[in-house]
Amino acid sequence: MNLALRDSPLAREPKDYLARLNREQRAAVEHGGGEVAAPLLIIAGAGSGKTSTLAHRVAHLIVKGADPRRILLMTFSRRAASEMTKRVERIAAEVMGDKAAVLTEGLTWAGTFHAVGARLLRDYALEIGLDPAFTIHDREDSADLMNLVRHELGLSKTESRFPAKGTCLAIYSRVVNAQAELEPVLAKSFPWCIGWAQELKTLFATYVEAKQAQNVLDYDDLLLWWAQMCAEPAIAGHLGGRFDHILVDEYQDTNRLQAAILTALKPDGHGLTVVGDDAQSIYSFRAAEVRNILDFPTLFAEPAGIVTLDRNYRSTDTLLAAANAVIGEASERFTKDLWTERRSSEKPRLVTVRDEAEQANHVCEEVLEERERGTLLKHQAVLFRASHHSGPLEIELTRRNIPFVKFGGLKFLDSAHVKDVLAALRFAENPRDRVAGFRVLQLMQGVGPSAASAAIEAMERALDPVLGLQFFKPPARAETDWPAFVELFCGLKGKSAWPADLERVRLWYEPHLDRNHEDAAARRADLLTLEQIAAGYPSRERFLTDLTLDPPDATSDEAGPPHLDEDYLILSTIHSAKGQEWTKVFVLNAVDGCIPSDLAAGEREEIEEERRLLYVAMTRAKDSLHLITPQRFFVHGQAARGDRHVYAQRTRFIPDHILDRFDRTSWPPPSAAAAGRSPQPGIRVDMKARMRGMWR
DNA sequence: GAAGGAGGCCTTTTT
DNA sequence: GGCCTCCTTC
Repeated sequence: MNLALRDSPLAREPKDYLARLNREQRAAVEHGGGEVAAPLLIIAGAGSGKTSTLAHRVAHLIVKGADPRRILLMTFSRRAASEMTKRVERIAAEVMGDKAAVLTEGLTWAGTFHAVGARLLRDYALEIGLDPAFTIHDREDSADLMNLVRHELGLSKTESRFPAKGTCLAIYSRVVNAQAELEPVLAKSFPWCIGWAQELKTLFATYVEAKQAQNVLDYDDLLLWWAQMCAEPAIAGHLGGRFDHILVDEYQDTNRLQAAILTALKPDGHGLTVVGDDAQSIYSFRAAEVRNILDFPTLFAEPAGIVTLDRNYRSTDTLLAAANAVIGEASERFTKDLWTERRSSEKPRLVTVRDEAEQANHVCEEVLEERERGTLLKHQAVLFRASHHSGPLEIELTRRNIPFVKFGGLKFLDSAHVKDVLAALRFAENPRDRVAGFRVLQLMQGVGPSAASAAIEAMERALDPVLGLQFFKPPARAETDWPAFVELFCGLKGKSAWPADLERVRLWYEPHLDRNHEDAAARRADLLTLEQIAAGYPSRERFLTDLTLDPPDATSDEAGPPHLDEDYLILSTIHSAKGQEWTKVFVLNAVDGCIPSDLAAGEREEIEEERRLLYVAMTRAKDSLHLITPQRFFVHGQAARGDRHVYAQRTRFIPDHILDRFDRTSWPPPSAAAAGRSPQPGIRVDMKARMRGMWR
């Protein structure tokens, strides 16, 4: 490699940048001595310095002369990827000084499987008969297309109800990602759809044809095409030869398709490092396969080296004792208990509150007290199973002017107005993308499904979509809105000016926004935020691709992302909290029905995953952990009963015999209630039930 | 015949 | 709040 610093004085053996690692971490970092070596599996328990170890390993490879451009680093999210590259830069700089920057800048192959797949597919597009201008459908777009196909095939008008679009997509996705046959997938995961196997096959075949005709790929395609491309020996050899080292983080949450890609890239496993923790596997609903990590040691001709990191640097011993007890109840487990030298006298707390409103109050007061003691808001986090569980808390935080940022759940990009604007851009980028065209055309007054289809077909028939559009005669009622759209589309099809294209779309879109939405003002603000985000991307294509694959995952109460210097509380789903840590952590709704979710309370495996979910939540905390159990909580419209309160039990994952690991309290404390802090009398009456009872 | 409004139904986790 | 179906209006 031409960046070799091997012989320069800068590459002098560092004194002791590995000295701060413990024995196991160091073994993981030095495995292979910087050379391309036998496969390596790192079992890294929660808080065991996994990110640091992986970053040190990458830095070590670079220090030892590996070409960073030939290192592929795959993480679970963009956030994890950028965190990792930053750390590698820091460590390399420590060892090599300023020159390290030149090297670490070469570390460009860091990202999610999907993002890396998209990049590689564009690189090899011509070889595999793919138009490199393909656009990528996110989950909703895919569901829309599935729906379109479903209607075309007449499956929406069947005697008994055919599965909904979301279900169809979920089935399709699982078959692809688990590399399984349709029938067993239906039997195991979608038993109520078993009777539709034949129709589903036809549906999926047509769906695949539609994607190809429209030059779009969905999330699953990014992996599937990549895997299929690797099945061609010539391409696989070339592709695998581009990378000397491949490192994969969060390996317990990869699926069979991803494992197939890895083995195709590195059939002998040489240069391959995977890191994960089977106790933290929480993505089986996405076809993640925990066997990937369990079987890794014997996957290759040469057995993999195995390093286990079980010393926890994050949490106190009392906290770990509780977390270990929770995971210890699991029916199957492979990793050992974590241990630590951080002593504490404070056990995690199980706090009983009356209802969700009190839960919100409790969190607010505790958060503020903790801040008085010197803990920044952003070092505190509130975690929950489902995105909507934080609703009452968000209201209370807003009322008290406590700033917060929420991760997970509904995203900025999922809101209708943002999708509208992106659809316009995508349609210009790829006029064959029907889902985008269908959406954007119908924004105009007087244009519905049939006019939109007709226009799209006219564009397809024409030699040039711009001409097709210009000569299309819209329905009479759409005549006022039509010329502006034609002008917009022609402009976007001309030479793309970025980010000016987005502004152009916004100006066209604003009248439609005002007409269609009551809260147009707030939505306009979002679009301005989108323009700010857009300015950070070099081109329209990169913006559309990256935004679909790695959407900004936070939403906040204010318009736009908060400034970095501001302090704000973290709200996050447990899934989105993966890999993170905070000084103080609150877990909302630690009750049966929420954790485990009653939607996942069926099969034993599902229950086990919910248990791991609670374990993941608990092990995010460094010093202090509150699990909150409202005595009753609110559920929406359950089958024919309407909204109602449900009386809740403590989560089954904390049975009586491990209760001694927790301090049990209730809030507000009785004395405070007596002092008048709680205006309610001690009795509770379900008046709604009484009213209903009058008629029964 | 097509567009668009009204009203009923449901709401996990995510690349 | 969004999705789907039904019904009214152009």
